[in-house]
Amino acid sequence: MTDVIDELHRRGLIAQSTDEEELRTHLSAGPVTYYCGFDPTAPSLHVGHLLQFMVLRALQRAGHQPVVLVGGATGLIGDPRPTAERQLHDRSTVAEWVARIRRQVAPFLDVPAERDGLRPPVYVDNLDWTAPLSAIDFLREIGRHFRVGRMLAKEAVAARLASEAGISYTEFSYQILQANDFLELHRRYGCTLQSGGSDQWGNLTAGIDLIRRTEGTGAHALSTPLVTKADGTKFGKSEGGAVWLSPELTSPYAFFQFWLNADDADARAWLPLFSERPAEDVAALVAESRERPAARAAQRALAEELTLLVHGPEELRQAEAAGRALFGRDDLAALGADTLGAALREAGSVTVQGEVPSVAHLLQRTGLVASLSEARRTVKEGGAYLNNERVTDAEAVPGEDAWLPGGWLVLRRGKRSVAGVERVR
RNA sequence: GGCGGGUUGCCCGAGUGGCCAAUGGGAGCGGACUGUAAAUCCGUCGGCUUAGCCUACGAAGGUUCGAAUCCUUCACCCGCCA
Repeated sequence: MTDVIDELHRRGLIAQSTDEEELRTHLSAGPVTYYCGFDPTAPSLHVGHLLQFMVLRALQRAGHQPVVLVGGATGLIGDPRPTAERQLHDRSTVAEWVARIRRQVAPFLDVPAERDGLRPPVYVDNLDWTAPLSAIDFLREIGRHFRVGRMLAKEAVAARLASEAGISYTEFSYQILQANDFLELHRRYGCTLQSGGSDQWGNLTAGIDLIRRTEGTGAHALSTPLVTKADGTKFGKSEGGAVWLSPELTSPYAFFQFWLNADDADARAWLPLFSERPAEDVAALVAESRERPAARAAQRALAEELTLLVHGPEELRQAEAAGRALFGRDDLAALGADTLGAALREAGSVTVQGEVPSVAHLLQRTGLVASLSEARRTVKEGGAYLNNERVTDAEAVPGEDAWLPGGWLVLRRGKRSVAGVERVR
């Protein structure tokens, strides 16, 4: 068995860790129970969270016991962001998000029980032990282990204190809750390792400190680096905003396209992080990308592997087929109605009934442009296409001969934004 | 509490009575080149029933034929003094 720490290093998944030799020894001494938490700050996790699953999965493959925490309690408080106070959400909203995220997380770690001796994850919600705490319990039992000086020194807090926004007592207390989670999991399951994003380091160490103070034993932490983009913009955003893991918020097609459209430099940098292929295969793909960038081998590998992991084999097949159909050199009319319809539904489509609207209206209806003015402008700029042919008149109404098999129109804006229009009677 | 400066489109930032839907830069979007990449160049960048109209320059009033620009009040921010 290769050392899991070696694998994590090779893949660039470790930004920081507690004493590495100790951690190595600890991990090789037998199955370790470890955890990572996800706060419900939205109805879905997004691509950024995938990195945490890479760490969770690597440790699970190495025979360790994963615990996945969904932060029903911490999600009600809000982890301090560097810039400003978080908007607090209703308890009912957070509860719903917890349920959604709990379901979303399942495929990443659920394994056929006995296969390869891998341990199925334990799922927990920190609301279970946090909600029953009274303010008195919280302050007497937990709060007394925290020194305000150390709390103030944490980067997340210090940054906010220095900012104009300041920090509320609510968010200031966040680290205590997360530290208590680690302690609780330590007591319940013997959990001795927590992983998280590098921005979580302060919270991870707060938990270790608390365990040492109350239990007199050590614990470990591992943080992942911030995923960056070569152009300096934020990882995980596409034209439409965040790239979500939920198929309702980001279609499998859009998810696949997100990876496929990555910069060459980014794709090569991200491949080791996100791919679970053997080291040699990853190296080969990176080399291939250098030699023949046009083939986009690295992008393709990422798109395939991650769409499969997040959405499953059937969605991957459809997302791939849709991309081939819409970006292929093939004549659109030659595609079968089924292929075309499936591709367009993946890409996003609208239906029309009765009188057919003008191209400008169709562009707007499909969401390819935000307004009619923008639609007209796009046509004027030569960036609008109907069935792969440039549109010159925004007010033109597609004629009878424009409708493809199955009653479809293919609208495109620029090179890569495609949407379908389906005629229904 | 006193005095002074500020608040402009997604962001930065010009504009001090008509030529202002508002200079310039960035981001975004489109085109060319290519590979559904990057860089570069060009174009575009409030909305609509688009030769026109509507809404906009912190908020509300006012002066004026006409206001982002002048006046009044209010809100917020930044300096200096107490």
